[in-house]
Amino acid sequence: MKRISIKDVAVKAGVSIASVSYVLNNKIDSRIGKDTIEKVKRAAEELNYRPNNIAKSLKTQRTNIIGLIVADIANPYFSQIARIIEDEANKIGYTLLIGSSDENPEKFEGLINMFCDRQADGLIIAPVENTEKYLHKLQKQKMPFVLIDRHLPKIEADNIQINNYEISYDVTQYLINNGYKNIHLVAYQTMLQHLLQRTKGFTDALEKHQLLQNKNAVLDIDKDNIDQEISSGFNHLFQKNNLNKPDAVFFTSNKLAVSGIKKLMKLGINIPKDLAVVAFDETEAYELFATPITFVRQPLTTIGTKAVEVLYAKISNHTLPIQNIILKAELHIGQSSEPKLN
Amino acid sequence: MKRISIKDVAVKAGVSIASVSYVLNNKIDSRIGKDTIEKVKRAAEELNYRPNNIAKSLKTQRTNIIGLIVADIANPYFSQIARIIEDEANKIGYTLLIGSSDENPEKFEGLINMFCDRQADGLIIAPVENTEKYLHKLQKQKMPFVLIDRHLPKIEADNIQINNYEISYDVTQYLINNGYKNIHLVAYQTMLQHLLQRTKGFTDALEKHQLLQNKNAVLDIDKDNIDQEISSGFNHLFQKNNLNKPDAVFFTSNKLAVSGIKKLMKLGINIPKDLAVVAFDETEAYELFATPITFVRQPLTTIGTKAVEVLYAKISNHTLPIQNIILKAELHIGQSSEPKLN
DNA sequence: TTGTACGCGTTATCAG
DNA sequence: CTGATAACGCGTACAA
Repeated sequence: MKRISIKDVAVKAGVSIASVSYVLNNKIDSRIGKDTIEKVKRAAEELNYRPNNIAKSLKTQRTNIIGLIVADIANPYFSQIARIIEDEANKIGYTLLIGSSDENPEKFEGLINMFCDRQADGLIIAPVENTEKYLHKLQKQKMPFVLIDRHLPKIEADNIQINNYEISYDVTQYLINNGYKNIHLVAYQTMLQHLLQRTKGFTDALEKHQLLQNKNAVLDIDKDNIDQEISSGFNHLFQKNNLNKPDAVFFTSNKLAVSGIKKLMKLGINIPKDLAVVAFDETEAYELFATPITFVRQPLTTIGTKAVEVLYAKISNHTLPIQNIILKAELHIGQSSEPKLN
Repeated sequence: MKRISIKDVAVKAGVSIASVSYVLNNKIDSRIGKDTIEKVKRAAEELNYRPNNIAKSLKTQRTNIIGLIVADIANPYFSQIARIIEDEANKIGYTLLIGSSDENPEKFEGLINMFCDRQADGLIIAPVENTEKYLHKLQKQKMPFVLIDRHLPKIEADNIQINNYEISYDVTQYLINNGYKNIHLVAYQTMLQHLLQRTKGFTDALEKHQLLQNKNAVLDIDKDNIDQEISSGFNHLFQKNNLNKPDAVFFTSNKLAVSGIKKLMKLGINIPKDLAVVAFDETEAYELFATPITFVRQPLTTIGTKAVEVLYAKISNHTLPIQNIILKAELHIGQSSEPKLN
């Protein structure tokens, strides 16, 4: 019941190990006779031979493994992307290894090391803050990788992103066009570029219309304390004696949106009558909310397929120039942001 | 810039390859001198040596890889479990490889083969219908595995499940106690045992109270057509001239529940005034619904930790007896199933 | 402590 | 032109 090795096949077929290897890898540039090919194929078939990937990897220095680092595979945004990447990777004969960083640089480093130790052929990475040095290390050891979702300004690498600034600007513009004048943003307290761009797009749009009355239009939330901070932030914003309550809120992520909408429900705020709501990213949670939520939809499928495509190209040819792909997100309009009455 | 091998360390330390191997694996049963140990450790440190897992695996026949097969990693139920298993596996030095079967036997077989080819040390599997032969094959080649979420009746193997029958019986009993008399079940059209048990628990509870008026109390939905079938089923159940409309619905999965609740919203049915609702499995979607949903919560963390624990034990000792662990799910009571008025 | 066979394919080189 | 031989990738663990 032990594994069948190439040697067993060679013996059974009555040929050399090398011939078996050539036949089974289709490296038969008219070098091997037809009868040999037949014998080898039959023997392999009968013995139900499966090549030992480990031995093959040891020799070829390729594992056909792609590593994926996300913040958290339990987050629907990442699990959906993971699923797409899994399928794409399988299509081209690769296996996907997934790791969750929890936005924690130490865990991130651990994952990088793990993938290097396992000798992944390439990595798809949603990078964490303050991890530039680990990415530089990857570059030094010529490990191909492509960044998704985000990028780090000091890193020159292939990456797939969306037009964070523009879509955020457009969303804000859209709310303004719909008559909203006191729009607030709920964002993460972070230095991650893609999130800062969402904030910038928002404030730039407000400024253009001279609607940036106070710098408190942006609520920065600690990612480790979402529920509490949103709760207290909203308590403050929507307290009775606040004469200048927001008339619209824009959440920059699905987690923020879910937490925020829950709080709004508790506060008994009617959407969109009392308050318009727009969210970033899709989640099935929006579908059960009484008012269909307007949200920014990222092209997840394209992100996943492009990531694999670019990575695969880089694996095949390390000298390829860096690609910086920016995909367009689209605004899916629901009723939570209908034109303001009065 | 090439990889540092054990040989490089040996040369730098001025000792043999064997010594390096012993030192770095802490197999120093007073066999190696202190100075040698020091020299080796310093050399390894300075060269930043990382052992080659592939070479190690080739020799030891162990990969420290655990494979996980789920129906779909994009489904929150599985992505949450995957996350827990990932963390548990990492704790004991294992890496997790994830594959999605889409409930498709061919894909399932492909994943099994892939994991075998990659020589995973063990597998955690949510098995698909009609895949008994592949599992038997695993047993024949002595690949350790543990089944989760479901089990196949003809397979004798370690498995972790929940008390599907009892919890389903209890939920139904609970609805009856709350005054509901025309309770319907929305289930999958399937032969999967764990789902059949949910249905059986439901019908048994109804029968006990002589409430199983018609065999139409169970709506069997094709998993590939959820939205359409629920939609037409509900259209039929809730049509105006139906004099015997349901007063309660129990969904046996989160996907069914989300789809069903969306349809109920469209139909303008008030929950729980017109209809009580209970769902299986947790999802953040329930939280944005106007009425907090009563649902069955599975002990995901325990499922994940137990799965890894049992698998690890089996990997360490193949002769261990089979474990059949049944965990208790609990009913999380919201307002969607409040005692019936009148 | 160390030399070395071994795990199992791949591929350059050599022989027929 | 066809097929075999053997070095190699890199650790592990037994024999010496």
